[in-house]
Amino acid sequence: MKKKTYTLADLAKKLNVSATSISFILNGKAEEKRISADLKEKVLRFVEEVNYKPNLLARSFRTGKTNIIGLMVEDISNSFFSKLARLIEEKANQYGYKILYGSTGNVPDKAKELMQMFIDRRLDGYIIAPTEGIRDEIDQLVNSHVPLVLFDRHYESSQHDYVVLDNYQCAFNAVKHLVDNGFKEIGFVTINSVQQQMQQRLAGYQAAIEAYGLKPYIKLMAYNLEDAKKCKLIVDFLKKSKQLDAVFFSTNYLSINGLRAIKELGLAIPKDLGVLSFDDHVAFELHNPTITAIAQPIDQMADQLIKILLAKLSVNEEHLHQITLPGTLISRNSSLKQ
Amino acid sequence: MKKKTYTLADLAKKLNVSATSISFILNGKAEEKRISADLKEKVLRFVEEVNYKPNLLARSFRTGKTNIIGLMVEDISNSFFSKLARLIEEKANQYGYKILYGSTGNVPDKAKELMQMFIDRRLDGYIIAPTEGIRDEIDQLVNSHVPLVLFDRHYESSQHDYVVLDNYQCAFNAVKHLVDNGFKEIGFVTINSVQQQMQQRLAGYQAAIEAYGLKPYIKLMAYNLEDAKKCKLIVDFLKKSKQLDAVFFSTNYLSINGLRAIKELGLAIPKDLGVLSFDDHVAFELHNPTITAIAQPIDQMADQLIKILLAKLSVNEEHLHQITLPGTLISRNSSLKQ
DNA sequence: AAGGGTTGCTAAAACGATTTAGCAAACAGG
DNA sequence: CCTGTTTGCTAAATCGTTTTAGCAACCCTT
Repeated sequence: MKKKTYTLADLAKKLNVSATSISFILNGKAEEKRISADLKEKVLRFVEEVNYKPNLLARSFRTGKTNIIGLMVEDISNSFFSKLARLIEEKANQYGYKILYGSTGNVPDKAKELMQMFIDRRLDGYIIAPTEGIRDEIDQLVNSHVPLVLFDRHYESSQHDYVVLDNYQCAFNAVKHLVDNGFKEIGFVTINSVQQQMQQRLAGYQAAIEAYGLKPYIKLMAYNLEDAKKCKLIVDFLKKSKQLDAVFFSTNYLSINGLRAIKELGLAIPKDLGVLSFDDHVAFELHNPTITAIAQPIDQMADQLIKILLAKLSVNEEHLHQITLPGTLISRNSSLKQ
Repeated sequence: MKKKTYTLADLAKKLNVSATSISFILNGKAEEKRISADLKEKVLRFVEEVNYKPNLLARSFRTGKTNIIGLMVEDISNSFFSKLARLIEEKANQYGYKILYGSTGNVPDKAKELMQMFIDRRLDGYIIAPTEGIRDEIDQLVNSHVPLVLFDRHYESSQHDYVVLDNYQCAFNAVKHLVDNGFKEIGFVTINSVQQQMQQRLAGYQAAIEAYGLKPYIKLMAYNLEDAKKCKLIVDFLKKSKQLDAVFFSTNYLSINGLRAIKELGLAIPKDLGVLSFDDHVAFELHNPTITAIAQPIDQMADQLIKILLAKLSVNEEHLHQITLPGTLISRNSSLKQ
């Protein structure tokens, strides 16, 4: 039952053929390198027979190509990222690429460490949701012409490829939607972060509040708090701001904790409080009442990301792709006054 | 700005020291190999100065160690798997391992392909939720003494390490819980699968139904249907089985579609129909009423998986670990008759 | 029959680390 | 002073591919 693992040299000896020829044949360069059809067939048959599999470590070492794409997300257990991961994985697989992933948890040191690992391993390309503090590593990659696409957020005024949501417009529209439905005192619960997407969401909220002559109510909190703590902070915020007639949460995990908080306070949605979530979640559709949300076009994002990356991987395209996709406001009951 | 990437040979030349010595020093074998403290310091300083990073491809090729663990799940976008993935990733990182992942979508060919890829890449270890039809590949790994732990399901009567849930007992307890709460006509909606965990859940349901002298109502459906189709099938099933006073769903995604179906039919939970889900989900806690579920001990699973794998990776332990963990029934309102 | 082109193949170098085997100098013991 | 051991280091082999450079044989063409 002990199966021998053949090397090219083994095959060469057995077949009385040079390793070179076998390599050419296996890499589809038979005609190009003028290997006779006879030899080609002989080699292929034997390779099939002994089930020879080239050592990919050796191949990667020699060619410098790993056929691995590094995927750095904020948190693979967040449904937004895991759904995107699934789609990216699928498409990458179709082109022979595998995915090495890592979650940053929005911790710059962790992100830095991950980036360095990726770089050390000389992966073929990268799809990255950057945190603060890793701009140097990103630039290092860009400068060394390694295919790289950022997503979810990017660095302003930089020459990186990216695919992001139009966070500003989405947030603006969310507030508009609430206003159109009769809400006037609209709070915003968000993460205290300098990341571009969060800044844009905040800016969109603020712009809309100003445009409609409303008063802003903003609750910032740290990202790395436990759910229970986030829930507690939202409870406090809602208690302190009795005048609010609607809340807009800037991410799905904030909305989820917000719903917990609202339940705890015994508030009726949307009678006592309208609710709108940035980022959709299966729980929002099942909730009673259903929760209005801004859905990100995850499919399109995955499509664009992989398309851009593959273009850079195959033809080493240098053209800059900076794509901003529109979101979709899915109007459900939580934002419709009765 | 063009940064040279150094090789060991470059360093050796610059420092007038052999590559051997540098290698020894960088791998912490300075004393063992009797390198003088002077030389060690000189080398370390220079390495630091030019920020030398060894080429991990070369190292992996030479040592045969990749420091990568292959993680094969059913679907990374399912919260059970993505949460587990996050925990595994975290612990693996602590020990210097990275994760290469793949989703099978329960498609044997896809699983086979993934396994082959993993094997070809000579990863250091594997954590795998196997599908049907890849027993040969699994055995191939086991026979070649590559560290491997299965999870979520395993092959009966086999010499593999695994960490699974006590699916049978959990399913039995779920039915018992419903019976204890006054339900008598309990349906079971599950996936038509020969996979061990699904068989056990079904067996647990059947055993309990028999133990309590009840009538079984079983709805089987294919895994690879769209959500809408699954929902439709559940609607049909519920329509056809008016006598049911409770339904037990065998996975979280079935429960979610079940809740959609129940909403569509306008049934009140638990008055018209009690509901219990195998596998918890954040949506169940937020749902109104809250949905009773069997929670898998994801933390413990991740702990055990990585503990077993690391033991095999470091000391090449041969002892067989076959762990069955208990689940927790989280009693919520959907299973309490009013 | 000489020169040039094509055909069919291969030897050897290369990738960049780790590891084995061993050399020269210094030291110690009698 | 000679022998044997320890100290401190290194040359060269090695991992298994891919790729470069080129050789020998054959076929034309004139």
